[in-house]
Amino acid sequence: MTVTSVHDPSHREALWELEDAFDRGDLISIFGRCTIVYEGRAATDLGTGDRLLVLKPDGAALVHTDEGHRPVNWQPPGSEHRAAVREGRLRVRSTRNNPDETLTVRFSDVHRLTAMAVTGGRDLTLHGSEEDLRTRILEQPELVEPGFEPTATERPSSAGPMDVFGVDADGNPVVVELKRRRVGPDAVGQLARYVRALREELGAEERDRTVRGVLVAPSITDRAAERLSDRGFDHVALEPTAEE
Amino acid sequence: MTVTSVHDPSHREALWELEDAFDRGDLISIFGRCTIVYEGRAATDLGTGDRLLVLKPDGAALVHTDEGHRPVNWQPPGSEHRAAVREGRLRVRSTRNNPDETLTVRFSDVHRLTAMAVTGGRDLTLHGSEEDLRTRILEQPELVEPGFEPTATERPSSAGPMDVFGVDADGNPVVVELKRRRVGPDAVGQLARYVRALREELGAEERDRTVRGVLVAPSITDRAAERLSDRGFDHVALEPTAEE
DNA sequence: CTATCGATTTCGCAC
DNA sequence: GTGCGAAGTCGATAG
Repeated sequence: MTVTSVHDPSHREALWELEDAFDRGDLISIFGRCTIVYEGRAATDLGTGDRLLVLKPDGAALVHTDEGHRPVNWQPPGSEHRAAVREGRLRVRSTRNNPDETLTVRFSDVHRLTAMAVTGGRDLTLHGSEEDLRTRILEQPELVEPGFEPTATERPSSAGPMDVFGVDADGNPVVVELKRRRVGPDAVGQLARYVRALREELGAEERDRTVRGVLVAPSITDRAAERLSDRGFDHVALEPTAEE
Repeated sequence: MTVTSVHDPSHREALWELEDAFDRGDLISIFGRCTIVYEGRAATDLGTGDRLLVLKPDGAALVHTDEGHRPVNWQPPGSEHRAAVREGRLRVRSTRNNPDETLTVRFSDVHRLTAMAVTGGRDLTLHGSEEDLRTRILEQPELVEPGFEPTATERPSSAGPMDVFGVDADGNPVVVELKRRRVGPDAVGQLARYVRALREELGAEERDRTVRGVLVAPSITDRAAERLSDRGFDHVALEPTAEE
Protein backbone atom coordinates (compact mmCIF):
# COMPACT_ATOMS: atom_id res chain seq x y z
CA MET A 1 0.00 0.00 0.00
CA THR A 2 1.14 3.52 -0.73
CA VAL A 3 0.02 4.86 2.63
CA THR A 4 1.58 4.00 5.97
CA SER A 5 0.17 5.21 9.24
CA VAL A 6 0.95 4.63 12.91
CA HIS A 7 -1.19 5.46 15.94
CA ASP A 8 0.27 6.72 19.22
CA PRO A 9 3.76 5.48 18.39
CA SER A 10 6.59 5.73 20.86
CA HIS A 11 8.97 8.55 20.04
CA ARG A 12 11.46 6.01 18.74
CA GLU A 13 8.89 4.27 16.56
CA ALA A 14 7.84 7.63 15.20
CA LEU A 15 11.45 8.40 14.35
CA TRP A 16 11.84 5.12 12.44
CA GLU A 17 8.65 5.69 10.46
CA LEU A 18 9.65 9.25 9.76
CA GLU A 19 13.08 8.30 8.46
CA ASP A 20 11.56 5.62 6.24
CA ALA A 21 9.09 8.16 4.89
CA PHE A 22 11.92 10.64 4.22
CA ASP A 23 13.72 7.90 2.29
CA ARG A 24 10.62 7.10 0.23
CA GLY A 25 10.04 10.78 -0.54
CA ASP A 26 6.56 10.68 1.03
CA LEU A 27 4.18 13.45 1.87
CA ILE A 28 3.90 13.28 5.66
CA SER A 29 1.36 14.45 8.22
CA ILE A 30 1.88 14.28 11.96
CA PHE A 31 -0.80 15.04 14.53
CA GLY A 32 0.75 15.68 17.87
CA ARG A 33 1.40 17.85 20.89
CA CYS A 34 4.48 20.00 20.43
CA THR A 35 6.38 23.25 20.93
CA ILE A 36 7.83 25.21 18.05
CA VAL A 37 10.81 27.52 17.65
CA TYR A 38 11.62 29.42 14.47
CA GLU A 39 14.73 31.47 13.89
CA GLY A 40 15.63 33.15 10.62
CA ARG A 41 14.43 36.31 8.88
CA ALA A 42 12.41 36.79 12.04
CA ALA A 43 12.08 34.68 15.19
CA THR A 44 9.07 33.11 16.88
CA ASP A 45 8.20 30.99 19.87
CA LEU A 46 5.10 28.87 20.23
CA GLY A 47 4.25 27.01 23.43
CA THR A 48 2.82 23.55 23.85
CA GLY A 49 -0.30 22.65 21.89
CA ASP A 50 -1.90 20.11 19.56
CA ARG A 51 -1.01 20.75 15.94
CA LEU A 52 -0.68 19.24 12.49
CA LEU A 53 2.83 19.11 11.05
CA VAL A 54 3.09 18.54 7.30
CA LEU A 55 6.46 17.61 5.81
CA LYS A 56 6.96 17.54 2.05
CA PRO A 57 9.67 15.76 0.07
CA ASP A 58 10.65 19.06 -1.59
CA GLY A 59 11.67 20.40 1.82
CA ALA A 60 8.57 22.38 2.70
CA ALA A 61 7.34 22.17 6.29
CA LEU A 62 3.99 23.46 7.57
CA VAL A 63 2.64 23.72 11.10
CA HIS A 64 -1.12 24.16 11.28
CA THR A 65 -3.37 24.86 14.24
CA ASP A 66 -7.16 24.57 14.14
CA GLU A 67 -7.44 28.10 12.75
CA GLY A 68 -6.44 30.06 9.74
CA HIS A 69 -5.58 29.68 6.12
CA ARG A 70 -1.86 30.11 6.67
CA PRO A 71 0.39 27.89 8.75
CA VAL A 72 1.33 29.29 12.15
CA ASN A 73 4.94 28.32 11.38
CA TRP A 74 6.59 26.97 8.26
CA GLN A 75 9.73 26.41 6.26
CA PRO A 76 9.84 26.94 2.48
CA PRO A 77 10.64 24.30 -0.16
CA GLY A 78 14.35 23.57 -0.46
CA SER A 79 14.82 23.13 3.26
CA GLU A 80 16.23 19.94 4.72
CA HIS A 81 14.23 17.89 7.19
CA ARG A 82 15.96 15.96 9.92
CA ALA A 83 14.45 13.98 12.75
CA ALA A 84 15.96 12.75 16.00
CA VAL A 85 15.02 11.65 19.48
CA ARG A 86 16.42 13.98 22.14
CA GLU A 87 15.76 13.39 25.83
CA GLY A 88 13.31 10.69 24.82
CA ARG A 89 11.24 13.04 22.63
CA LEU A 90 10.84 13.24 18.88
CA ARG A 91 12.38 16.40 17.46
CA VAL A 92 11.90 17.43 13.84
CA ARG A 93 14.15 20.16 12.54
CA SER A 94 13.99 21.80 9.12
CA THR A 95 16.82 24.08 8.01
CA ARG A 96 17.79 26.07 4.96
CA ASN A 97 20.52 28.48 3.91
CA ASN A 98 20.37 31.93 2.31
CA PRO A 99 18.76 33.12 4.37
CA ASP A 100 19.76 30.85 7.26
CA GLU A 101 16.57 29.65 8.85
CA THR A 102 15.65 26.88 11.23
CA LEU A 103 12.31 25.48 12.30
CA THR A 104 12.33 23.15 15.28
CA VAL A 105 9.33 21.08 16.37
CA ARG A 106 9.62 19.25 19.68
CA PHE A 107 6.92 16.68 20.35
CA SER A 108 5.69 15.66 23.77
CA ASP A 109 3.13 13.31 22.16
CA VAL A 110 2.81 11.87 18.68
CA HIS A 111 -0.83 10.94 18.12
CA ARG A 112 -0.80 9.86 14.49
CA LEU A 113 1.85 9.80 11.79
CA THR A 114 0.76 9.20 8.20
CA ALA A 115 2.88 9.12 5.04
CA MET A 116 1.87 8.75 1.40
CA ALA A 117 3.85 8.52 -1.83
CA VAL A 118 2.61 11.37 -4.04
CA THR A 119 3.78 12.35 -7.50
CA GLY A 120 2.37 14.32 -10.41
CA GLY A 121 -1.14 15.74 -10.59
CA ARG A 122 0.13 19.28 -10.15
CA ASP A 123 -0.93 20.77 -13.48
CA LEU A 124 -3.39 23.45 -12.40
CA THR A 125 -5.23 25.48 -15.04
CA LEU A 126 -6.26 28.92 -13.84
CA HIS A 127 -8.61 31.47 -15.39
CA GLY A 128 -9.23 35.08 -14.42
CA SER A 129 -5.64 36.26 -14.03
CA GLU A 130 -4.10 39.53 -15.16
CA GLU A 131 -2.84 37.67 -18.22
CA ASP A 132 -6.45 36.85 -19.14
CA LEU A 133 -7.23 40.55 -18.88
CA ARG A 134 -4.35 41.34 -21.23
CA THR A 135 -5.51 38.73 -23.74
CA ARG A 136 -9.00 40.16 -23.61
CA ILE A 137 -7.74 43.66 -24.38
CA LEU A 138 -5.48 42.53 -27.20
CA GLU A 139 -8.44 40.76 -28.79
CA GLN A 140 -10.83 43.67 -28.24
CA PRO A 141 -8.79 46.90 -27.98
CA GLU A 142 -11.96 48.98 -28.24
CA LEU A 143 -12.76 47.84 -24.68
CA VAL A 144 -10.05 50.29 -23.58
CA GLU A 145 -11.40 53.05 -25.84
CA PRO A 146 -12.51 53.48 -29.45
CA GLY A 147 -9.53 53.72 -31.76
CA PHE A 148 -7.00 52.31 -29.27
CA GLU A 149 -4.34 50.18 -30.93
CA PRO A 150 -1.98 48.06 -28.81
CA THR A 151 1.53 47.89 -30.25
CA ALA A 152 3.43 45.98 -27.56
CA THR A 153 3.10 44.05 -24.31
CA GLU A 154 5.73 44.08 -21.60
CA ARG A 155 7.37 46.99 -23.41
CA PRO A 156 10.63 47.73 -21.60
CA SER A 157 11.33 51.11 -20.01
CA SER A 158 13.75 52.50 -17.48
CA ALA A 159 11.02 51.98 -14.87
CA GLY A 160 10.43 48.36 -15.87
CA PRO A 161 8.12 46.67 -18.40
CA MET A 162 4.70 48.20 -19.18
CA ASP A 163 1.73 45.81 -19.25
CA VAL A 164 0.38 47.12 -22.56
CA PHE A 165 1.65 49.94 -24.77
CA GLY A 166 -0.15 51.45 -27.78
CA VAL A 167 -1.52 54.52 -29.54
CA ASP A 168 -4.90 56.24 -29.26
CA ALA A 169 -7.15 57.50 -32.09
CA ASP A 170 -5.15 60.77 -32.22
CA GLY A 171 -1.82 58.98 -32.41
CA ASN A 172 -0.83 59.72 -28.82
CA PRO A 173 1.26 57.09 -27.02
CA VAL A 174 -0.74 55.26 -24.32
CA VAL A 175 0.65 53.36 -21.34
CA VAL A 176 -1.85 50.81 -19.99
CA GLU A 177 -1.52 49.29 -16.53
CA LEU A 178 -3.64 46.19 -15.89
CA LYS A 179 -5.06 44.99 -12.57
CA ARG A 180 -7.31 41.98 -12.21
CA ARG A 181 -9.11 43.45 -9.20
CA ARG A 182 -9.99 46.67 -7.42
CA VAL A 183 -6.93 48.88 -6.98
CA GLY A 184 -5.60 51.38 -4.46
CA PRO A 185 -3.09 54.25 -4.72
CA ASP A 186 -0.07 51.99 -5.31
CA ALA A 187 -1.29 51.04 -8.78
CA VAL A 188 -1.50 54.73 -9.75
CA GLY A 189 2.08 55.20 -8.60
CA GLN A 190 3.14 52.25 -10.70
CA LEU A 191 1.43 53.67 -13.79
CA ALA A 192 2.92 57.10 -13.12
CA ARG A 193 6.44 55.64 -13.03
CA TYR A 194 5.98 54.06 -16.45
CA VAL A 195 4.46 57.22 -17.96
CA ARG A 196 7.23 59.36 -16.55
CA ALA A 197 9.89 57.00 -17.90
CA LEU A 198 8.29 57.06 -21.34
CA ARG A 199 8.03 60.87 -21.36
CA GLU A 200 11.71 61.16 -20.58
CA GLU A 201 12.50 58.57 -23.21
CA LEU A 202 10.49 60.27 -25.96
CA GLY A 203 12.32 63.52 -25.23
CA ALA A 204 11.75 67.02 -26.48
CA GLU A 205 9.82 66.62 -29.73
CA GLU A 206 6.90 64.73 -28.12
CA ARG A 207 6.40 66.58 -24.89
CA ASP A 208 4.66 65.75 -21.65
CA ARG A 209 1.00 65.97 -22.43
CA THR A 210 1.16 63.64 -25.40
CA VAL A 211 1.90 60.50 -23.36
CA ARG A 212 -1.28 59.19 -21.73
CA GLY A 213 -1.77 56.78 -18.85
CA VAL A 214 -4.69 54.37 -18.58
CA LEU A 215 -5.44 52.15 -15.60
CA VAL A 216 -7.57 49.15 -16.52
CA ALA A 217 -9.16 47.52 -13.46
CA PRO A 218 -12.61 46.37 -12.36
CA SER A 219 -12.84 49.29 -9.92
CA ILE A 220 -10.74 51.81 -8.02
CA THR A 221 -10.66 53.36 -4.52
CA ASP A 222 -11.47 57.05 -3.97
CA ARG A 223 -7.90 57.95 -3.04
CA ALA A 224 -6.60 56.18 -6.13
CA ALA A 225 -9.16 57.98 -8.31
CA GLU A 226 -8.00 61.27 -6.87
CA ARG A 227 -4.36 60.56 -7.61
CA LEU A 228 -5.29 59.32 -11.06
CA SER A 229 -7.15 62.54 -11.79
CA ASP A 230 -4.25 64.66 -10.43
CA ARG A 231 -1.97 63.00 -12.94
CA GLY A 232 -4.45 63.38 -15.78
CA PHE A 233 -4.75 59.61 -16.24
CA ASP A 234 -7.87 57.61 -17.10
CA HIS A 235 -9.58 54.61 -15.55
CA VAL A 236 -11.33 51.96 -17.64
CA ALA A 237 -13.58 49.57 -15.72
CA LEU A 238 -12.96 46.06 -17.01
CA GLU A 239 -12.82 42.55 -15.55
CA PRO A 240 -10.34 39.80 -16.48
CA THR A 241 -13.11 37.69 -17.98
CA ALA A 242 -16.39 38.61 -19.66
CA GLU A 243 -19.53 38.27 -17.54
CA GLU A 244 -21.54 35.26 -18.57
CA MET B 1 -8.92 9.22 22.56
CA THR B 2 -8.76 12.59 20.90
CA VAL B 3 -7.65 11.22 17.53
CA THR B 4 -9.74 9.07 15.22
CA SER B 5 -8.37 7.62 12.04
CA VAL B 6 -9.65 5.23 9.37
CA HIS B 7 -7.69 3.40 6.71
CA ASP B 8 -9.03 2.84 3.18
CA PRO B 9 -12.63 3.45 4.21
CA SER B 10 -15.48 3.03 1.79
CA HIS B 11 -16.80 6.35 0.52
CA ARG B 12 -19.81 5.98 2.80
CA GLU B 13 -17.65 5.18 5.84
CA ALA B 14 -15.51 8.18 5.04
CA LEU B 15 -18.64 10.34 4.89
CA TRP B 16 -19.79 9.17 8.33
CA GLU B 17 -16.40 9.79 9.89
CA LEU B 18 -16.20 13.17 8.24
CA GLU B 19 -19.60 14.27 9.48
CA ASP B 20 -18.76 13.12 12.99
CA ALA B 21 -15.52 15.09 12.82
CA PHE B 22 -17.37 18.19 11.60
CA ASP B 23 -19.73 17.84 14.58
CA ARG B 24 -16.83 17.51 17.02
CA GLY B 25 -15.07 20.53 15.50
CA ASP B 26 -11.97 18.48 14.71
CA LEU B 27 -8.94 19.35 12.62
CA ILE B 28 -9.13 16.88 9.73
CA SER B 29 -6.62 15.49 7.27
CA ILE B 30 -7.53 13.27 4.31
CA PHE B 31 -5.02 11.53 2.10
CA GLY B 32 -6.63 10.47 -1.14
CA ARG B 33 -6.88 10.50 -4.89
CA CYS B 34 -9.10 13.29 -6.14
CA THR B 35 -9.99 15.99 -8.65
CA ILE B 36 -10.48 19.61 -7.67
CA VAL B 37 -12.58 22.44 -9.06
CA TYR B 38 -12.49 25.99 -7.74
CA GLU B 39 -14.77 28.78 -8.85
CA GLY B 40 -14.82 32.27 -7.37
CA ARG B 41 -12.56 35.32 -7.76
CA ALA B 42 -10.82 33.18 -10.35
CA ALA B 43 -11.44 29.63 -11.54
CA THR B 44 -9.19 26.56 -11.57
CA ASP B 45 -9.28 22.92 -12.60
CA LEU B 46 -7.01 20.21 -11.30
CA GLY B 47 -7.09 16.67 -12.67
CA THR B 48 -6.82 13.41 -10.78
CA GLY B 49 -3.94 12.99 -8.36
CA ASP B 50 -2.95 12.01 -4.82
CA ARG B 51 -3.25 14.90 -2.40
CA LEU B 52 -3.65 15.92 1.21
CA LEU B 53 -6.87 17.72 2.07
CA VAL B 54 -6.93 19.60 5.38
CA LEU B 55 -10.25 20.81 6.77
CA LYS B 56 -10.36 23.13 9.77
CA PRO B 57 -13.28 23.79 12.11
CA ASP B 58 -13.05 27.53 11.38
CA GLY B 59 -13.96 26.83 7.75
CA ALA B 60 -10.50 26.85 6.21
CA ALA B 61 -9.74 24.19 3.60
CA LEU B 62 -6.31 23.39 2.15
CA VAL B 63 -5.32 21.07 -0.68
CA HIS B 64 -1.64 20.17 -0.68
CA THR B 65 0.40 18.27 -3.25
CA ASP B 66 3.91 16.99 -2.61
CA GLU B 67 5.37 20.36 -3.59
CA GLY B 68 5.32 23.92 -2.45
CA HIS B 69 4.73 26.04 0.57
CA ARG B 70 1.30 27.14 -0.54
CA PRO B 71 -1.72 24.92 -1.06
CA VAL B 72 -2.53 24.23 -4.71
CA ASN B 73 -6.16 25.06 -3.88
CA TRP B 74 -7.81 26.36 -0.75
CA GLN B 75 -10.74 28.08 0.87
CA PRO B 76 -10.32 30.78 3.54
CA PRO B 77 -11.63 30.60 7.13
CA GLY B 78 -15.32 31.36 7.39
CA SER B 79 -16.26 28.95 4.66
CA GLU B 80 -18.71 26.14 5.22
CA HIS B 81 -17.69 22.54 4.67
CA ARG B 82 -20.19 19.99 3.44
CA ALA B 83 -19.63 16.37 2.53
CA ALA B 84 -21.76 13.98 0.53
CA VAL B 85 -21.53 10.81 -1.49
CA ARG B 86 -22.42 11.37 -5.15
CA GLU B 87 -22.34 8.55 -7.67
CA GLY B 88 -20.74 6.40 -5.01
CA ARG B 89 -17.85 8.82 -4.44
CA LEU B 90 -17.04 11.09 -1.52
CA ARG B 91 -17.41 14.74 -2.43
CA VAL B 92 -16.28 17.54 -0.10
CA ARG B 93 -17.45 21.03 -0.94
CA SER B 94 -16.46 24.24 0.83
CA THR B 95 -18.33 27.45 0.07
CA ARG B 96 -18.34 31.05 1.21
CA ASN B 97 -20.05 34.32 0.33
CA ASN B 98 -18.70 37.77 -0.48
CA PRO B 99 -17.05 36.92 -2.63
CA ASP B 100 -19.02 33.84 -3.69
CA GLU B 101 -16.51 31.02 -3.89
CA THR B 102 -16.72 27.26 -4.06
CA LEU B 103 -14.08 24.58 -3.72
CA THR B 104 -15.11 21.06 -4.72
CA VAL B 105 -12.99 17.97 -4.03
CA ARG B 106 -14.15 14.73 -5.62
CA PHE B 107 -12.43 11.60 -4.33
CA SER B 108 -11.91 8.44 -6.32
CA ASP B 109 -10.03 6.89 -3.38
CA VAL B 110 -9.81 7.79 0.29
CA HIS B 111 -6.59 6.34 1.67
CA ARG B 112 -6.58 7.69 5.20
CA LEU B 113 -8.84 10.04 7.12
CA THR B 114 -7.62 11.39 10.45
CA ALA B 115 -9.33 13.83 12.80
CA MET B 116 -8.12 15.42 16.02
CA ALA B 117 -9.74 17.77 18.53
CA VAL B 118 -7.47 20.82 18.75
CA THR B 119 -7.91 23.96 20.79
CA GLY B 120 -5.68 26.72 22.06
CA GLY B 121 -1.91 26.87 21.76
CA ARG B 122 -2.07 29.61 19.15
CA ASP B 123 -0.28 32.39 21.04
CA LEU B 124 2.74 33.03 18.82
CA THR B 125 5.37 35.55 19.87
CA LEU B 126 7.25 37.09 16.96
CA HIS B 127 10.40 39.21 16.84
CA GLY B 128 11.99 41.07 13.94
CA SER B 129 8.93 42.79 12.48
CA GLU B 130 8.60 46.35 11.26
CA GLU B 131 7.15 47.19 14.65
CA ASP B 132 10.41 46.06 16.25
CA LEU B 133 12.26 48.38 13.90
CA ARG B 134 10.04 51.26 14.99
CA THR B 135 10.59 50.48 18.65
CA ARG B 136 14.33 50.39 18.05
CA ILE B 137 14.26 53.85 16.43
CA LEU B 138 12.08 55.38 19.12
CA GLU B 139 14.51 54.14 21.75
CA GLN B 140 17.59 55.24 19.80
CA PRO B 141 16.61 58.08 17.44
CA GLU B 142 20.28 58.81 16.72
CA LEU B 143 20.30 55.60 14.66
CA VAL B 144 18.37 57.59 12.03
CA GLU B 145 20.70 60.56 12.31
CA PRO B 146 22.28 62.73 15.04
CA GLY B 147 19.77 65.20 16.39
CA PHE B 148 16.69 63.43 15.04
CA GLU B 149 13.70 63.65 17.35
CA PRO B 150 10.60 61.53 16.71
CA THR B 151 7.37 63.33 17.59
CA ALA B 152 4.72 60.86 16.42
CA THR B 153 4.11 57.37 15.06
CA GLU B 154 1.34 56.57 12.63
CA ARG B 155 0.84 60.30 12.16
CA PRO B 156 -2.22 60.74 9.94
CA SER B 157 -2.05 62.48 6.57
CA SER B 158 -4.18 62.69 3.47
CA ALA B 159 -2.03 59.91 2.02
CA GLY B 160 -2.45 57.66 5.06
CA PRO B 161 -0.49 57.25 8.32
CA MET B 162 3.28 57.82 8.33
CA ASP B 163 5.39 55.22 10.14
CA VAL B 164 7.43 57.77 12.09
CA PHE B 165 7.29 61.55 12.02
CA GLY B 166 9.78 63.93 13.64
CA VAL B 167 12.17 66.86 13.33
CA ASP B 168 15.86 66.94 12.44
CA ALA B 169 18.67 68.90 14.14
CA ASP B 170 17.77 72.00 12.07
CA GLY B 171 14.10 71.82 12.94
CA ASN B 172 13.00 70.49 9.56
CA PRO B 173 10.04 68.09 9.52
CA VAL B 174 11.11 64.51 8.70
CA VAL B 175 8.91 61.73 7.35
CA VAL B 176 10.37 58.28 8.06
CA GLU B 177 9.23 55.17 6.19
CA LEU B 178 10.24 51.85 7.76
CA LYS B 179 10.85 48.55 6.01
CA ARG B 180 12.05 45.41 7.76
CA ARG B 181 13.88 44.13 4.68
CA ARG B 182 15.50 45.17 1.41
CA VAL B 183 13.25 47.48 -0.59
CA GLY B 184 12.49 48.25 -4.23
CA PRO B 185 11.00 51.31 -5.96
CA ASP B 186 7.53 50.85 -4.47
CA ALA B 187 8.74 51.86 -1.02
CA VAL B 188 10.13 55.13 -2.43
CA GLY B 189 6.73 55.85 -3.97
CA GLN B 190 5.08 55.24 -0.65
CA LEU B 191 7.46 57.63 1.12
CA ALA B 192 6.99 60.22 -1.65
CA ARG B 193 3.21 60.16 -1.18
CA TYR B 194 3.56 60.91 2.52
CA VAL B 195 6.10 63.69 1.95
CA ARG B 196 3.93 65.27 -0.74
CA ALA B 197 0.85 65.11 1.49
CA LEU B 198 2.76 66.75 4.33
CA ARG B 199 4.14 69.50 2.09
CA GLU B 200 0.64 70.36 0.91
CA GLU B 201 -0.59 70.27 4.46
CA LEU B 202 2.10 72.58 5.81
CA GLY B 203 1.27 75.06 3.08
CA ALA B 204 3.01 78.19 1.91
CA GLU B 205 5.11 79.30 4.87
CA GLU B 206 7.16 76.08 5.09
CA ARG B 207 7.85 75.30 1.46
CA ASP B 208 8.95 72.21 -0.41
CA ARG B 209 12.54 71.73 0.53
CA THR B 210 11.93 71.92 4.26
CA VAL B 211 10.06 68.58 4.47
CA ARG B 212 12.52 65.68 4.35
CA GLY B 213 11.95 62.02 3.54
CA VAL B 214 13.99 59.20 5.09
CA LEU B 215 13.71 55.53 4.15
CA VAL B 216 14.92 53.21 6.89
CA ALA B 217 15.60 49.70 5.60
CA PRO B 218 18.43 47.13 5.79
CA SER B 219 19.25 47.76 2.12
CA ILE B 220 17.83 49.13 -1.12
CA THR B 221 17.88 48.22 -4.83
CA ASP B 222 19.72 50.39 -7.38
CA ARG B 223 16.53 51.60 -9.03
CA ALA B 224 15.05 52.50 -5.67
CA ALA B 225 18.25 54.37 -4.74
CA GLU B 226 17.99 56.31 -7.97
CA ARG B 227 14.41 57.31 -7.36
CA LEU B 228 15.25 58.18 -3.77
CA SER B 229 18.05 60.44 -4.92
CA ASP B 230 15.81 62.06 -7.58
CA ARG B 231 13.41 63.01 -4.83
CA GLY B 232 16.16 64.24 -2.56
CA PHE B 233 15.37 61.64 0.09
CA ASP B 234 17.80 59.73 2.29
CA HIS B 235 18.37 56.07 3.05
CA VAL B 236 19.43 54.83 6.47
CA ALA B 237 20.64 51.22 6.62
CA LEU B 238 19.14 49.60 9.69
CA GLU B 239 17.76 46.17 10.63
CA PRO B 240 14.71 45.45 12.79
CA THR B 241 16.86 43.94 15.53
CA ALA B 242 20.40 44.64 16.65
CA GLU B 243 23.05 42.18 15.49
CA GLU B 244 24.15 39.93 18.29
C1' DC C 1 -18.48 46.76 5.50
C1' DT C 2 -14.17 49.21 2.78
C1' DA C 3 -9.28 50.99 2.59
C1' DT C 4 -4.71 50.54 3.54
C1' DC C 5 -0.43 48.28 4.34
C1' DG C 6 2.66 44.65 6.45
C1' DA C 7 4.30 39.82 5.62
C1' DT C 8 9.44 34.80 7.94
C1' DT C 9 4.63 37.13 2.31
C1' DT C 10 5.27 33.22 -1.79
C1' DC C 11 5.82 32.66 -6.64
C1' DG C 12 7.43 33.15 -11.27
C1' DC C 13 10.11 35.26 -14.76
C1' DA C 14 13.72 38.07 -16.71
C1' DC C 15 18.34 39.64 -16.48
C1' DG D 1 21.95 34.73 -7.90
C1' DT D 2 19.08 39.74 -7.78
C1' DG D 3 15.16 42.58 -9.25
C1' DC D 4 10.55 43.28 -10.09
C1' DG D 5 5.70 42.68 -9.93
C1' DA D 6 1.45 39.43 -9.56
C1' DA D 7 -1.39 36.81 -6.29
C1' DG D 8 -7.97 33.44 -5.84
C1' DT D 9 -2.34 36.82 -2.17
C1' DC D 10 -3.65 36.62 3.54
C1' DG D 11 -4.14 39.18 7.71
C1' DA D 12 -4.71 43.08 10.95
C1' DT D 13 -6.22 47.52 11.90
C1' DA D 14 -8.55 51.75 11.39
C1' DG D 15 -12.55 54.32 9.80
